[in-house]
Amino acid sequence: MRPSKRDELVQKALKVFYRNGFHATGMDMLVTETGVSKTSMYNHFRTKEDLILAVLRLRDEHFRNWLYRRMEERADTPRDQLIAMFDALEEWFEEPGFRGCMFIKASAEYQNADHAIHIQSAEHKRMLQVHVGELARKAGLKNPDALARQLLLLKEGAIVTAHLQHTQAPAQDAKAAAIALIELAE
Amino acid sequence: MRPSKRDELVQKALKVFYRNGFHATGMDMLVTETGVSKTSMYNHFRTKEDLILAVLRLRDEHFRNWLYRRMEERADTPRDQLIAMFDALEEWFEEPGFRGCMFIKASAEYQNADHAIHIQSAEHKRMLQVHVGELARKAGLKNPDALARQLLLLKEGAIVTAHLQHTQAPAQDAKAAAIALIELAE
DNA sequence: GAACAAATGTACTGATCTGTAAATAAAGTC
DNA sequence: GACTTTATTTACAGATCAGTACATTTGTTC
Repeated sequence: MRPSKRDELVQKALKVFYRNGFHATGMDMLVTETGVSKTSMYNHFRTKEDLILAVLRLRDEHFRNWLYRRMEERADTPRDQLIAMFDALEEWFEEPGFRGCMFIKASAEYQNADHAIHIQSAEHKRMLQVHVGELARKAGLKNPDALARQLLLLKEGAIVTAHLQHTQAPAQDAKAAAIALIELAE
Repeated sequence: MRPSKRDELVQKALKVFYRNGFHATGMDMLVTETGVSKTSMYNHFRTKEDLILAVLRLRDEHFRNWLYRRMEERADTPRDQLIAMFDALEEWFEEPGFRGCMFIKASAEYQNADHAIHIQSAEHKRMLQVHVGELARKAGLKNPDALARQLLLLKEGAIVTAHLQHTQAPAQDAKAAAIALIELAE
């Protein structure tokens, strides 16, 4: 398997879109920022939208892999892994290039419910819900799916707030709330 | 006081920006959708950015007035008003034109920390925090400011999730979590 | 080295972007 | 009725938008 120009393009495009937004990033900017020629881009992706969808697929893979791995590295039991999710979030918020959640931003720019980009963003959140729900079930907590939804509300709220106010503090606020909710479900 | 074309323009522009996004909405679209001539627009607002800032000011005024009023109408005590916030949110989510939080979307499209649009969006959230913190204090709850931050994380998470998944369910998930957190702080 | 695929540079299309110019039409105020 | 303000229409400037055409170069495989 070659790492291929295509993958390279998607990786670099991800960075530009994440930093600069979707509508605000033109194909010409991608040409200069990625070093990939425009003809090559349109050879790999029929439209800008197709490229964005590929970028979101990569982001989904990277982000979920990273989050799940950090949760496992930080804690042994499912219960503690749920709590560790918020410490992982804090790590993310502290990164210099942190700019919020790419899927929230994608759905903010492509609002229509039946738009492919919107649908794919929702799918990312759905997979998180499944995983966190599984953990809550393994931890033997009451109403695991409802608890997972609540923990993810805290997560989304923390991401949005950390981005808006440029502070990692929401991670610990969310963690404290999460601990309280988990203890009530034991 | 004249209601003036200017106010009319801002009101109508709000609807178009909210429905369609900021970058995706061109000044020409605003001309056709608002019926206000382009020359008039640029007579009232030097740039598109100035118009957006005026739109956000109006949105901030409308939204906070509406939310605070609904919380007071739905409950008598500060404690119950905090809980009623999530019922008010559910009302909002059920509206046909619901498209998420305008300030989250604005900060998603104008990401730079020192951008006027980003700053103004953050200010909206800060004022909500002050108000909710005051309510928690009046309710005699422990750590009122920390509790307010947690309740607002639930609120932001619920808004984002309701928009992404096209369901009002997150309002009740958030409400249940909020009740638990409030009871722990009594 | 021939053959083929992949990537390139350059130049272009037609549409749309923000913002402006100029001349005109309503409107109320003195 | 003259004057000022506000809004209008129409046309435009210059940049940028997504996407394409075409001829050329690079790299791999046989």
